[in-house]
Amino acid sequence: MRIHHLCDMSSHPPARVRFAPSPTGYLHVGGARTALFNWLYVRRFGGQFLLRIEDTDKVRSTDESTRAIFDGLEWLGLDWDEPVVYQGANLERHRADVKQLLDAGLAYRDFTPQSVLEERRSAAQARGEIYKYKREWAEIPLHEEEQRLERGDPYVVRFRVPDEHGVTEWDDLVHKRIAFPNKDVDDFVILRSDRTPIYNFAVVSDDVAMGVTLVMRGDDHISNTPKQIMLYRALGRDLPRFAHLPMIHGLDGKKLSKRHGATAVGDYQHEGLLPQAMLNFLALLGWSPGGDREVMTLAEMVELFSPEGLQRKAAIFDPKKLEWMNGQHMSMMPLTELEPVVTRAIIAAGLATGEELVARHDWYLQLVDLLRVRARVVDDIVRQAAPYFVDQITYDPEAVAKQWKDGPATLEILGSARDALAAVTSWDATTLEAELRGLAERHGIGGGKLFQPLRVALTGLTVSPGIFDVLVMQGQDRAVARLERAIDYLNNRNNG
RNA sequence: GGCGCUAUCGUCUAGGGGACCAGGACGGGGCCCUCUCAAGGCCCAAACACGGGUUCGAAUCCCGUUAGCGCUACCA
Repeated sequence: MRIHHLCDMSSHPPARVRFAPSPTGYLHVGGARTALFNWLYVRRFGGQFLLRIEDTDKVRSTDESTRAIFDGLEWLGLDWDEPVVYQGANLERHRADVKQLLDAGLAYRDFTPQSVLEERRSAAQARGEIYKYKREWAEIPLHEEEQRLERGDPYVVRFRVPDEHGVTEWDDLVHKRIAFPNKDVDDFVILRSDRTPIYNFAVVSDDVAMGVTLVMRGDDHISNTPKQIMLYRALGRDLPRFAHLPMIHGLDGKKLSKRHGATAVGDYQHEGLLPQAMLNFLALLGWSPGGDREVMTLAEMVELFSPEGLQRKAAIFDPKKLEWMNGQHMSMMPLTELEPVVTRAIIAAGLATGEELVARHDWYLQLVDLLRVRARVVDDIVRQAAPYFVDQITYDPEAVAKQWKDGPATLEILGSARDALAAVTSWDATTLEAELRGLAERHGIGGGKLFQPLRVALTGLTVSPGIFDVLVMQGQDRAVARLERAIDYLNNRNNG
């Protein structure tokens, strides 16, 4: 038992991990989650979190995408510990590593033209057979190879898969043991005829060079892993540990893509989501701290993280829960942390300038505090905040139709309210409540019958914080002015 | 087709042979609170894919079946 315990402790040593996206689009939520788990591992157990941009596909890679990856990671707060590695800069080492295998006889040149390979493959498919590469070039006579080399015949380099009766296996941190019979893996290409390395080779060469000791990535790479393990061994290098994370799917169970809505981390950033909420939500897609724990700060996730909680099953991305999560974080985070995010949105919406907000800082913080509990995204706060900033509110037609239905009666009650409010000498919630409830009683109506029309007059809307809070936040002058205007509006309507 | 991975409420998940006629959360429905909307509280509906084993006992271990996904490229 005690030994068991010790094993558990030592099974999560510090590690060098990496996140290795290709810069061919934006930062995808799936990628962000992979980055998060790598980052969490290192912050929890020690080590370094590295970033490698796999830009070997020069056609599809763009600087803009690279920028988007940095921006997304920075927004989320997933910082990397060493300078970014660009795979494209390592071409010479990739070639040198291929050369090493060639010299050792662990790889060989294949002079079969690409077109011939393609023909064979499609012919096999047409016959309903499985195409399998035949090792026809594995043992060519030296003189023939030299001859062709001299002639400048194009060739690819293939890895000579060893021990065809053997099995390549590893203990995956999330799947336990996974094994592949060697006979099921073809002699795969490691260097193209244009002398650029194939993905599986570049990854191994780079991971070795970067000293990566734990490879944590999507489980779509499980089938690549035996190839990579063979490459490590052929190169005479120690194996890293592997952890294969489940995929993220859309609501329809299919792989997450653009048609499922926003899949870029940047989209959520611009929609007014909090990075903490995004991180929390993503963490729960494929990981659980055990028990019923759900809402967590990043620091708490670091504390709780363990590969044991990693899930094997693909998860479906549910935007509803993400929104809920964001609401939770908005309500629970320190007001001073939420404030800058809201301020940016308020300024962007043109409701106020930064100077104005600074000038009434306490008032402003109180307003944000009042609004955040009924918001799910930052924009909800902005929308609700308008009546406290603009001079002229607009009346929501539905609110008018519903709460100001009876013109004369509304006029009467709002008139009394205006008089009462104009006369109030102590503008605080307690006084206002006593005043308005008394007024309702004198008119022989329930509070709601007064508060609802009043709400429309003050905000133009049917929903708002409690009416006394609204009054306090607007101040006496503005509140009374709004009532005057509502009364004018109703008079005009009745006459017209 | 071959190989591999996976399989608990609609969704995210807890569960590690007896504490499970399966717990929490989102979403849905209802009630409470209440001046509205949220938030919050309480309640309801809702799952161990199927079939065989192993075992005194299986959501949990094993084997099949089915389904989904991945790899099977001179893509990454």
